[in-house]
Amino acid sequence: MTSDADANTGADATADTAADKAAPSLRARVRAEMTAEIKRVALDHLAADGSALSLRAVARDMGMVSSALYRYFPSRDELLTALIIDAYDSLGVAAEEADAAFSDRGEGAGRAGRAEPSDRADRADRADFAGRWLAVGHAIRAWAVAKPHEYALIYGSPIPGYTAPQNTVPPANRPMVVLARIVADAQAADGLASAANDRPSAQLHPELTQIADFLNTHTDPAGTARFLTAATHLFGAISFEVFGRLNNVFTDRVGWYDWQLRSMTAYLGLVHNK
Amino acid sequence: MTSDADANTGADATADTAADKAAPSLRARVRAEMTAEIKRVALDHLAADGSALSLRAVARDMGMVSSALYRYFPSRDELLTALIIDAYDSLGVAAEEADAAFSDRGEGAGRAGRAEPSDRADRADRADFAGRWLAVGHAIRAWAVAKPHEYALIYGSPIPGYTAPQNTVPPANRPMVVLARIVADAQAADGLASAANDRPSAQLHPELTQIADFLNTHTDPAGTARFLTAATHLFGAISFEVFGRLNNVFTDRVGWYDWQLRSMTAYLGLVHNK
DNA sequence: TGTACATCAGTGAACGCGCGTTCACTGATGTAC
DNA sequence: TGTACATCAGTGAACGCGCGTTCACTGATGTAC
Repeated sequence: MTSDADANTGADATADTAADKAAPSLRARVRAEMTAEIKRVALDHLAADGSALSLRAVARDMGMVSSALYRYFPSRDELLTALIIDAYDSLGVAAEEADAAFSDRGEGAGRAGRAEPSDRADRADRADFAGRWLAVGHAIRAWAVAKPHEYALIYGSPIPGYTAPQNTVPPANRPMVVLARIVADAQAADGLASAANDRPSAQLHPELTQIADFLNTHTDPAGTARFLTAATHLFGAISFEVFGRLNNVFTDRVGWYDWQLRSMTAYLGLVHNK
Repeated sequence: MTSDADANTGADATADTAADKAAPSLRARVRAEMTAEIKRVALDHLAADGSALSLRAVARDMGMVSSALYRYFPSRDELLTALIIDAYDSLGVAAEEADAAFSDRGEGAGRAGRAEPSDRADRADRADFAGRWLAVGHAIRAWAVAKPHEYALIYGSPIPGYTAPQNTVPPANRPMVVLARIVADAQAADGLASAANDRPSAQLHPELTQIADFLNTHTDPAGTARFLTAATHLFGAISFEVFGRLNNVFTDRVGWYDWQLRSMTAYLGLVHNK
């Protein structure tokens, strides 16, 4: 439907003829740069003017006429969607990198064949489940605090008159997948030792299992329920901070958030295991 | 500064002369009704058009000219503030009523002198701390689900170009005070039995104590920290649901929320005690 | 290597709509003597 | 009980600004033969 990807697709088809200039044509590269620039300027506007996104304002800032933007995005809502997807991806990467900083030894031959011993001796163990939850939690918060308007875009109140299309769903899951993985690994390793005695009702089981499948973990329903509760708290805590509910309440925001995360890892039954 | 309250104040002064028609003059009563009607129509618009509040749209719906609204609210932002305060108060009342359904026996001579035995035999005991948390939690959620746009107004992303004035703070605390009271009562009664062993750092103590004072409880820092964490989760869970993050995930929203609440009362160390 | 044609980015004007706020005004309601 | 004056609600026009989207157009870049 949209013609955005056509240039790239076409470029791929002619890639073998142009050896020097790599795959994409000049036009395609300029187009990609322009598209990125539009998104960048749009984000600047979100940050500056509050959260109303205006095509005309973006065009003005780029020294173009507003109608020119329609060469890149078929409508304002499509631009919004692009920003939302980028935000989810950016947050997802931050979360994934924080978790990836924990090395692989102790796990089975997981990733590719590159099983050579870690080059950084101080790399934390992947079996330090509580440490991983803390690291990922802090990474998510740091991202949100650094980009509060992008955070509001994806975790704030729905935008009037806009409904996110289905293709926002996979990126939206990335941060959740990272958190879910930690709990799943913990359960696989030691069964989530101090599991609470509150088991979800049988009625909730099918959907909890479905969620675990969807996030590509194999945590049991009770573990999934506790994981979702802890994740709900995590984003709730960040929303409280980013949306201003901690103003004049806590000065040491990181310290307070850190305490909450630690408290919730205890709730989850995650243990340190170095 | 604002002239809104003047009519009422003036009416009070002449209250003793008019016996039949009570205190407020006709004009004052009509004015109060109009003010209420404007707020009602404004809320309808929030619910219908998404969350952009427009004075002109409100005026249109009331069959008035837009400038007429300036007789009632000096600006759009003041109307917004009024809506926000009303929303907090409405939610506060819902929370307070849910907690008040638990009778007083077992407590010291708390409320006024009306200590006659409860007329409803099935009234739950105030010492059922877990039950109270559940009841208040469900009341808050029910309010939010019934009025999602009002919920978004007070717990959603900040409104671009608007900053809430200080007089929104006391109403904003009403729901928190109700929740805090439960934990404080529990701690006074049995010291929060299954308290976690994670104590907040000394650095957080002053602010935690300050919060407890502000909410008029005397919970210790560890109890306050756990209470705030549970409250953060509670509003996080409601936000997830109201902002659409549970779509295509859970069908039994009440059941899922209920499980989370129960799980968090265990985290809090609240016990049933009938 | 050069010409002819297709693709595409960006322009500028316009459509049709929205908004908050100010201002001088008309009439009705309330108040003081 | 009646008159004179003050208060207040609501009007209608206007100011000055914003917005998303469409459309016919000009030129430049790319492509095929």
